[in-house]
Amino acid sequence: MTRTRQAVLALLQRTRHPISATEIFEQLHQEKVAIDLVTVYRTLHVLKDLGLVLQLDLHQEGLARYELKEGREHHHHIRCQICGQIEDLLLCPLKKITKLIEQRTQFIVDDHTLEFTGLCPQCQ
Amino acid sequence: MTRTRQAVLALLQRTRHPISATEIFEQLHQEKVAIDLVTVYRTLHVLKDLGLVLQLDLHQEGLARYELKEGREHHHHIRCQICGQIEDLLLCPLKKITKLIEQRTQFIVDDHTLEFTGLCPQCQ
DNA sequence: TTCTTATTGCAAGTTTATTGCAATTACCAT
DNA sequence: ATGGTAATTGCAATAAACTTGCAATAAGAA
Ligand SMILES: [Mn+2]
Ligand SMILES: [Mn+2]
Ligand SMILES: [Zn+2]
Ligand SMILES: [Zn+2]
Repeated sequence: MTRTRQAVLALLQRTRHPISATEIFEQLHQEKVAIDLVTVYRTLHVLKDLGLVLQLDLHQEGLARYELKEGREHHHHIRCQICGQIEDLLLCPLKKITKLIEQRTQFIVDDHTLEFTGLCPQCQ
Repeated sequence: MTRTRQAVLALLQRTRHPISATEIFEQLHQEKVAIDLVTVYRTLHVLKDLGLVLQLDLHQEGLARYELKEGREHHHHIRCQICGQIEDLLLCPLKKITKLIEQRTQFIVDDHTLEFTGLCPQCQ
């Protein structure tokens, strides 16, 4: 754990919303932390492998976002189509349906992704 | 509707699985249809705007796939993590949960994406 | 046919992310 | 502390998917 990696981890800790590599890079530079964008990518990769960070690939965004895992349970997200705000949905309605899908398709289901989009209260 | 566009549409009609722009390009070239990759992208854009084609952005694929809309209802997909096979799931378990999410978050929910991944019968 | 507009191909550009490699840094044993 | 070794970093180049500018071509209407 170098100070560079700790800076990225600390930023993720104080950031409430899922953040992209470029946003981490820009934020750290504003805070006078010299770090290359490549290093941000590599650090995120490491943190992901360590199980400290989750990577989110939200629909239609074309970039990856990251959030601290930190004991958080499996959950999903909702994103405002106007302002881009992303909020946690601390629920998963898919446990029962997964079994139905396994029966119907004969697949073994490993994982799923679920995401809602809409208008947040401020943008309505 | 030029013959180029009809060739893309016809390929989508005879293809059973969601297909990417590059795959369309390569398949048409094998069939001796001269078409630029840029034209494939622009054609898919047009067909999407006409409501004839659906764009899918499956998780972790990093590319868009397209399928004929053709009266098909709203549905979701399951993809095999080994062979990449994609199968339709002709169901949507999210109608009720959407109302719950609107109540909890005060968002107006416009849309959702849902995708399952796992192992298909052949790859198990 | 002729005129006008839409479509196409080629080249170049964007964006997000990855890779090669040499320079630097951190860490461990002495 | 010091030196050696391996991990980490920055820079430059590369990759992959997709988009844009623009001139050439093709389609469709009069
Ligand atoms: Mn979250
Ligand atoms: Mn489908
Ligand atoms: Zn879930
Ligand atoms: Zn649905």
